[in-house]
Amino acid sequence: MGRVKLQLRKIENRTNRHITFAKRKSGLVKKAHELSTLCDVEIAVIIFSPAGKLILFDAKKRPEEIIESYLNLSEKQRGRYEISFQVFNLGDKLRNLLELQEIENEILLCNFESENIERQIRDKTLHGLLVMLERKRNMIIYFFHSPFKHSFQLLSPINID
Amino acid sequence: MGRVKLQLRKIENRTNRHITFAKRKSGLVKKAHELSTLCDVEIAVIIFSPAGKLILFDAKKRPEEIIESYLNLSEKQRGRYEISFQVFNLGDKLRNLLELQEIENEILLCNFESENIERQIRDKTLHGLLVMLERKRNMIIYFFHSPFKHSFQLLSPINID
DNA sequence: ACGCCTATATATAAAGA
DNA sequence: TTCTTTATATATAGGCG
Repeated sequence: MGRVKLQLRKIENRTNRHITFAKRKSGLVKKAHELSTLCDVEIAVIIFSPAGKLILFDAKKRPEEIIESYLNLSEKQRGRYEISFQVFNLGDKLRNLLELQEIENEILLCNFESENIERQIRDKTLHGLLVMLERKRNMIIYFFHSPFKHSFQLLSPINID
Repeated sequence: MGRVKLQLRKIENRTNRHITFAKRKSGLVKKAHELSTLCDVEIAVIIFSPAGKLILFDAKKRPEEIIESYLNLSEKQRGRYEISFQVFNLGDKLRNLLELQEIENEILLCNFESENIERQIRDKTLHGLLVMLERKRNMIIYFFHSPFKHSFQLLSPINID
């Protein structure tokens, strides 16, 4: 859908791959939102970043330790906060069932107040957010460092143990 | 993206809504597959059908009873078997973690041998498949009747209780 | 990295079979 | 229903700042 027809295989050039990722991720999310609205259907799109995979399985640290070291970074080192978990059009009952209300609120906060996100993180601390989400969902939620944008991503839900 | 620009709201005409659902669902799935391949990223797209929502929250029956009544239908009444849970490009380790291997195999079987699906259902019975998947994933997986195509959909993962 | 531009590829709404 | 077809809308690759 551009100047050139792409072959359907991994884009080897790192820069181009990340540019394409950003563009197509937003395109996919938009499409999901449209389908959700037009057809009154509930959709979740979950994107697991390469970073998440790496850290989850190769890191010697436990998630808590990863979060701890994230909190020890300076604000500048932390980069922008990014949430990669998107939920569209979840009905009240299903939302309650999944106990996602609180998370959705956090996502909305992040989306609409992204300028203040660093302050939010200071106020609550990532750890506090994590604990809250964990309690609400009875699920373990991890934050991972992303190679894209040098930012953190929230990958969920991964139900471990 | 058609002859006419659609407004972003629920399509009220039932037939048109279902046609659009079928088209856009396949489009979304294709996009997710492309993004997954091009950028080497793991993606899950989970579509909760309206039928699933209805039966989950409004039915007096327990899921087992719903499955039981499904099994009591004649083969013609059952219609074609459909799985709406799609996973793209899950790495081996992540796949093992989520214990999705068995499910993926089932999905592949269903996709590539859809002509034989009725026989497969006879051989294993939906109940047997359900139990197997439940054991493998430590998750509860439900089958729901879909208003679309008068077929059944596998909605997962919904982690209940 | 991020946004804007433009040419091109792709998706799809409506209609026809 | 379930295909095609076709006109049009949309997505996006590559460039530039």
